[in-house]
Amino acid sequence: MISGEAVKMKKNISKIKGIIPFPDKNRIDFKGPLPLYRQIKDLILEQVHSECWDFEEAMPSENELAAAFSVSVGTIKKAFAELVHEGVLVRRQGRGTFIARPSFNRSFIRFFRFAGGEVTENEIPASRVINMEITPPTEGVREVLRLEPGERVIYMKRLRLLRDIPLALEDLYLPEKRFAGFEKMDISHELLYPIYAKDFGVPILWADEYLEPRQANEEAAFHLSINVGDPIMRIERIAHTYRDEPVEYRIGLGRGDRFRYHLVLR
Amino acid sequence: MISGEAVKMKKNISKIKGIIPFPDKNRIDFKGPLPLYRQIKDLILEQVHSECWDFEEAMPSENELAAAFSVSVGTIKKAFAELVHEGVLVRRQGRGTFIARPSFNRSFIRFFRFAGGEVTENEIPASRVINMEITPPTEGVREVLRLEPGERVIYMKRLRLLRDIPLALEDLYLPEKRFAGFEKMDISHELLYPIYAKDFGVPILWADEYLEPRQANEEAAFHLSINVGDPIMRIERIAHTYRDEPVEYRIGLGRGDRFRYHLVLR
DNA sequence: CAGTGGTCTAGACCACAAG
DNA sequence: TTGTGGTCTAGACCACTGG
Repeated sequence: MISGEAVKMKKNISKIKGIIPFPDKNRIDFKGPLPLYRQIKDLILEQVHSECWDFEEAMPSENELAAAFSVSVGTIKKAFAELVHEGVLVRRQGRGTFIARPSFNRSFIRFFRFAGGEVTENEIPASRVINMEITPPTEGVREVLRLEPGERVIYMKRLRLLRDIPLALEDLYLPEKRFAGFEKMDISHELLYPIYAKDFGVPILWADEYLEPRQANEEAAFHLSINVGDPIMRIERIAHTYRDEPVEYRIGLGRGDRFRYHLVLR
Repeated sequence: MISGEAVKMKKNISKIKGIIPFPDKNRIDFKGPLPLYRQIKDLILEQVHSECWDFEEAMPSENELAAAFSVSVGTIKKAFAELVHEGVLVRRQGRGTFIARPSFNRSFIRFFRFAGGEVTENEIPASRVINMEITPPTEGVREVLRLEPGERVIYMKRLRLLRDIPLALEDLYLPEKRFAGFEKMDISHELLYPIYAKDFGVPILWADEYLEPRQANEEAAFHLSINVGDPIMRIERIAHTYRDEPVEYRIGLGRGDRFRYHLVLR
């Protein structure tokens, strides 16, 4: 499933093992206007986001941190509580406090519906790779991914299918720097975001998405088995990792007759 | 702007004024497995959602509630804190705790872009009402709005424009029961959700939205000044108020060349 | 069993708003 | 000045986990 090259890449990722080191106690300002729990929260957040921690990594306990910072346990509790609310940490009674598994549970598939109208969940869409190459980026891609001059991208064109029915045609751009070796992997039956996280240490934390109605051009019509001019949904996505850095750019063209995008506004 | 009829409706809305009454102290179970702060939170939530409170309504203070429930102030703080996180309450230092203004800041307009690509914010789109009538609902509308047999709906078809450019054609359905008098109002330069809240006591709290790419039919093409077959975005929205009750159903058809839907996935 | 987080108390002191 | 919420402390007791 993963080539030898890719496995080697995986080992090169520097993950800090064991317990997360204590933040620097001396950086706490007891007299300033910023509350203690806020300062402590920021210090922890800085540590968590500055490195590629393994998910499920253990934090020091409440008592340890309280002692280290010379504050009350309640103050640590409050800092932790906010980080839990923000999805950064997870607390488990009797066990400890851990770094939350970055979850991004928008599977591409949940936006599709089938003829009957039923939404298909839990089904893994298959991918048929049409093109995969390493290439200099176009100006637009360079800007979106904030690439240095000379940096190249891994470019993939693939068709996504469910039950052998083509659903969407996708162009995908990844910075070569972060994803070297990706082009040699077999991703035909895998979801990409778990691969980014597991094999390249790049969890996807959030994404911008732009939707526009369009009509199929010749290429899209051919691959999606529809007619030129049929309605399609153009989905542009910019996915981000730690520090809001963009790491993936995709442009999908979804079959209009099978596409239904559902969202909840709050 | 508002007809006499509509003003009369407004006065009929029963809003509880002054300070929110204390929840029933006797409903607290000090021995059960459910934490005290959780029980108190649920009681408050029940009160807030059961009636049409004015926004900005004052809650009893921490000390008063702590005394009323015979619990510590910290317990009340924790209950309040969670409700603040959920957007139900707002706390203001030195003043008190208040019911949060139900905010639903998705203005229709923010999803459009203009030729240059600039997004237009803060501009109020105009409406041109094409049809407005009170009618028995179709089966589909009846189901979506969960209407009793015999209940009628206010049906409106309108064109939405920005800078005199038609952007979207909209069908809108409201239950006559809640919105009696709406059909006599002039809504050509107003946003609807503030009207629902202010004049009918029905704040919109959240909405389901479904997007599909389509091609313009004759009617849409005519009103949107495009050609039959041009791409359009079909936007179906079901808007909800307290207790997740659906109170508005709209089906919009947006001009494809001016429509760009942006969302952030987390 | 020892150690973890979860709940709860009863205080203290502060910053802020309003009369 | 009074009352509000915001922060912080130093405890207590509990429920859960793991060895």
